Amino acid sequence: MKEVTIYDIAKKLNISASSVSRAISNNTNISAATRKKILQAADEMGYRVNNFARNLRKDNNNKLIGVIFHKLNSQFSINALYSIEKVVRNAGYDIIICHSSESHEQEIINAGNLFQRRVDGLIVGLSSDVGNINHFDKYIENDIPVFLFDRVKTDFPGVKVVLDNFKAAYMATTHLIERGCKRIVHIAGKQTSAVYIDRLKGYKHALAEHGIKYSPALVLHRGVDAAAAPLLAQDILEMSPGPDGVFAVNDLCAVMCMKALQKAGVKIPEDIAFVGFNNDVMSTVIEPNLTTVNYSGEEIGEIVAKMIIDEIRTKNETKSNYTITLQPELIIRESSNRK
Amino acid sequence: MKEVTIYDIAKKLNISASSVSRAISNNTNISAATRKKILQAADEMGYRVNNFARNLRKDNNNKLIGVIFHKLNSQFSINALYSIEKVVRNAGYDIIICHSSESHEQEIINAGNLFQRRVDGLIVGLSSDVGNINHFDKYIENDIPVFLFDRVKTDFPGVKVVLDNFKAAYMATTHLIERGCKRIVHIAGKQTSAVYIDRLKGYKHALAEHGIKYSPALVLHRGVDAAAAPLLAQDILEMSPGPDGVFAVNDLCAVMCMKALQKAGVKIPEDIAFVGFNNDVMSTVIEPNLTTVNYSGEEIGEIVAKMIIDEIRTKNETKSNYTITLQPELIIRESSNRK
DNA sequence: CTGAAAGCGCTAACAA
DNA sequence: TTGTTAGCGCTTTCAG
Repeated sequence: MKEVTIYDIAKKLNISASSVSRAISNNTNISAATRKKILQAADEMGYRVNNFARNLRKDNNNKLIGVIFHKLNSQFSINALYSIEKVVRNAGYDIIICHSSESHEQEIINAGNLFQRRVDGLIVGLSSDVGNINHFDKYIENDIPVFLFDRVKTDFPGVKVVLDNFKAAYMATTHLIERGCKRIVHIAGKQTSAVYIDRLKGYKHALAEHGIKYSPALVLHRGVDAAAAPLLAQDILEMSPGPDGVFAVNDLCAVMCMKALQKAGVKIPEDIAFVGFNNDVMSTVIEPNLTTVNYSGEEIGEIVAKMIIDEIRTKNETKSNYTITLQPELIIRESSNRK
Repeated sequence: MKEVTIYDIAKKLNISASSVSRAISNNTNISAATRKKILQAADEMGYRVNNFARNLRKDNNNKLIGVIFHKLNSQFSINALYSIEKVVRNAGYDIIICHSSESHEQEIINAGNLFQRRVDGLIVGLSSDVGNINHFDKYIENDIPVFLFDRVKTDFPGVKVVLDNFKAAYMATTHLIERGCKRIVHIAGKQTSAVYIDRLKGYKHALAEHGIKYSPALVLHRGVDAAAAPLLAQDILEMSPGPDGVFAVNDLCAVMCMKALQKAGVKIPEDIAFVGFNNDVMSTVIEPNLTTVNYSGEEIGEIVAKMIIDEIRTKNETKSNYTITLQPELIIRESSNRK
């Protein structure tokens, strides 16, 4: 089917294409009468603006935000995406999303791809926050803002939005200590990610501050997904003396691990108290309900989206370079209710 | 910063722009030597193709799939989106997603927006499957495939991918009957959606086929989210005689309702057996584990994405118009283990 | 308030 | 194999 152009409309109405253009793009230099006539004809003829032509003429008007995230199938990511979509759409932008599957290679491909697409801005949750990130250099050279969130690289020269993971882990561990725990297991994440590194640091710091000696044997590196849970539970059961508290880096593995331990006869929180991370829905499904750090994705998604829209709109000469640090909040539930 | 164009490269290398174009777009009519020279210069000069110009010249090459979905923050939608993204990206397309928030108005706006974006295809989970859907007419007129999934309108002239909801509900209800349930509550969804209408029908059909009289009082219309759970539990507790089975249209409300009932002293499955829908992760977190219909989103997302990519690639003259119906599968767990 | 004309960056027919 | 040329649909000066 042949597309209708402004020339078709112009010809039909016996006016110039420029007038049609003015009417279509809400330009002021046109009388209300002709505008109305044009708009009506455009509608009747099934006209749609050709954004390719429009963008070819005047650039930087793509109204498109790219999102690259390391994970797509988790409660956290969907909440973040949900917020980002909402904010960005309200501002009149669309989002185009890419999944990097925790792969640095894929992230580089995605970054190149979205650059070709000429996104006006890029929101990224890094696949890994060690390793170089010069695949964003071309964005910076072209004054396209790149904002990192959740997983960031601290030396990245741009805006970063993060949770204070150190403090969150510190609070979680301190909470367990205050509830009388002395031998606290930490279910750790991959130490290639600052997020997990900071959580381990916060855990250690809380121990040190309360005069508890740090023991590497209590830090478990089996992974943090559902599949790792039975192994983690096994590790915990085999410890002697057994631990009296567990701080896990996410709710999913905390919950699955709790279930495995309960099946083996462990009482929670009496024998072992648990604290998770994220405030996933399932933390309120498990019995006892899981004490956790509130970090569900919605807030951070909303903030990073708002900030980047603001950056795009104000187009200031000087590149923004700052970090927004969200304060963690511990949600205390039954799983740590002892003493 | 000024963009580098093929003319800049041509000038620098003292060749014509068409040669540069040929090299960039992998055209065969060019010698290996010049191609190499051009590609190298392009790289050095920081050239990136201008897709606006390219698409203006030769249309239908946007390599973009639009996705409109009524809900974004649920396990099902994450999984569907995850699969769609994976398939579509493998095929070399990007996806641009829009959330219609269960609003028909928003869906119309999104459809118009993505049409402007000139997506090559549109995947839609309808906000509501009653009401008209002529906001897709312009796609059809322009030969842009629109594929519906999950929530579809049966008279839509195009490809539809659905679960056999009638059969799924029939299986779930029959299972409860076979486990000895006689007074089975159905937690129903909004009857503006064929998905929920069919599930209610399947429920009724199973009752009828097993000689159980249908009672409208056993069908609850309080909503199907976590907030509705306490009300649903209250309704169930106030029934006299009380029910011995519950079939809910999703796992979330089933699980939350189970918890409310357990808190009130109801034993599951001894007093009341439960069957949910979706096979959400939380169905394996709740105790007892929830029997449910496996409909997690991954499979349906993968199918609809594969089909639309295939349709786009083959560009057949005749518009495809068929329905793919997924066979439901009941996952039997402890929550219905009685008799 | 309206029209004429140039040009955004690219591709593809045609010519050499 | 390479170059010349026209034009995709639009916006935007500049004239009137």
